[in-house]
Amino acid sequence: MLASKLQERKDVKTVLRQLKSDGVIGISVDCVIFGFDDNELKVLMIKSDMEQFEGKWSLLGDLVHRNEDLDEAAYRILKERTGMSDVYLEQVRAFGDVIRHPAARVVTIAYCSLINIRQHRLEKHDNELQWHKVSMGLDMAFDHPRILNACHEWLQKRVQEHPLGFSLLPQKFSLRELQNLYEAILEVKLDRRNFRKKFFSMNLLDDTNEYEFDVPHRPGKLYKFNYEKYLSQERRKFMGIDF
Amino acid sequence: MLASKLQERKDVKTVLRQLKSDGVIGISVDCVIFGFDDNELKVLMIKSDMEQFEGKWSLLGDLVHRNEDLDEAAYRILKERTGMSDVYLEQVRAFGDVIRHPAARVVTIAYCSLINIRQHRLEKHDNELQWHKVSMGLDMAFDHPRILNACHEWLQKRVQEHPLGFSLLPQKFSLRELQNLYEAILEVKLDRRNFRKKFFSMNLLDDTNEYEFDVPHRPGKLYKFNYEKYLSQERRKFMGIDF
DNA sequence: GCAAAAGTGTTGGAAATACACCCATGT
DNA sequence: ACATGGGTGTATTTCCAACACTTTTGC
Repeated sequence: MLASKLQERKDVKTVLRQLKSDGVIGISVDCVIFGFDDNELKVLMIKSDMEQFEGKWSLLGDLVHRNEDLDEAAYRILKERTGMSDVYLEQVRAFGDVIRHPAARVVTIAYCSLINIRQHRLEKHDNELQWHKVSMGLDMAFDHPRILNACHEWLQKRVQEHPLGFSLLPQKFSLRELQNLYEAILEVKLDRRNFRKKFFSMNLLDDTNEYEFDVPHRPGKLYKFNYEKYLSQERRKFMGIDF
Repeated sequence: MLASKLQERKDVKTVLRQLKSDGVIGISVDCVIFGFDDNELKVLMIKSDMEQFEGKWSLLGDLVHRNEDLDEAAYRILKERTGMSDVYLEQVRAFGDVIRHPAARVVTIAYCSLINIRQHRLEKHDNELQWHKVSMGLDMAFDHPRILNACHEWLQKRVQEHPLGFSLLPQKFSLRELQNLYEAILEVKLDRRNFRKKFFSMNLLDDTNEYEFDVPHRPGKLYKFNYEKYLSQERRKFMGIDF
């Protein structure tokens, strides 16, 4: 396992060297994998492979293979690095400044992924793979601070127009957990009653008739997200210029 | 001029051949340039250079040079193909399916650009460069239908959260023109009185005290968009989950 | 009984919608 | 005079924001 990892790294370096000498541009994918735990928005990072970035943290990235689509590359990287599949994943945008990679010209496509930290225990720990608070100013390699920031902003927008957030929660969750999630992502405080009203009125949650347990206070009801209900609903029609 | 164009094409093909033989992935930028004329949303297209796509229409694209940022490449392509600069331009996303380019593996980054058709008369007409209705089902090369579609959807969203639309209008415009623009982009009908109320209440328009002329009806007042007013305004705060 | 969070309704204001008539201009 | 779009106001509804007390559980 470790051997194959090292092998892989070597290949990357070889390819990078080749790209550099050819004067050709490389393409990579970087996965920004968000999780939610302890009422904090987290992101998965590894210790950088590159000598120039020794000790710095890096997003999960790799060069795109010639025979795989960008999305496939993103799923592959996710799988290789974390052992996870069946997670939410969406492209955010490309980052392609000339100077962003020290070894060669590499354009990277950033992908956002949302996973449930508890459900998908980390199976691998290569390169000190671990969760970090998004808010904490990590010492990062490349232009990864910028990429992480762009992905966080993307998430803030996206989570308000599409029900992504549930991917970050356990299948059954209390409304308090859901609200904590939104507060963590959006970095705002929300009114509890209005928040509940809002989500109940959207008619997307199924009551499980189960309750929290082992909590040192009155246990809350647990709900499940019903994606079919979401799909079958009329999408809000346009207008209301919003600037 | 024509000679240099041909020269350029040859270079592209050479590079593509090189990329193919190397098994390396190429990077291009495709510009989706929207305009607004005759109350229709238009897009700039050229006749494709590629033999495989003879007779088909193509977005304005080119390989990214090794020493230029992606944004720079987009501005360059715009300038080379249309002679225009100082236009609105923003990255949308990358398209990187394995099979999207017949000659080689090429990942393309799509950019949206908005220009005022009347103000920037087309200075060049290489490859039959011309405006086409977005709604009209053109016979397009590559995966350009998909890219155009994604960019149109991007525009529909973006124009409602940021005042881009003014880039498509003359400096001085009537409210009717503004409304026609939004109706064309969003493909909806809007109520005239509510539309006016909305934009006046946003306090972004300066009254020029001028009027339309040469119109076969009562002339409308002309307004200018005031970007400073926009910047100085409080941006709407979050919340209001919107699914 | 105390701490901690669950659960619940009402009200006022703002914004969105729907809708109809008179006005200014060119022909 | 008439056709065309410019310009305006009001009533209704919907959505959002603000806000306080009672309930259930663990300790």
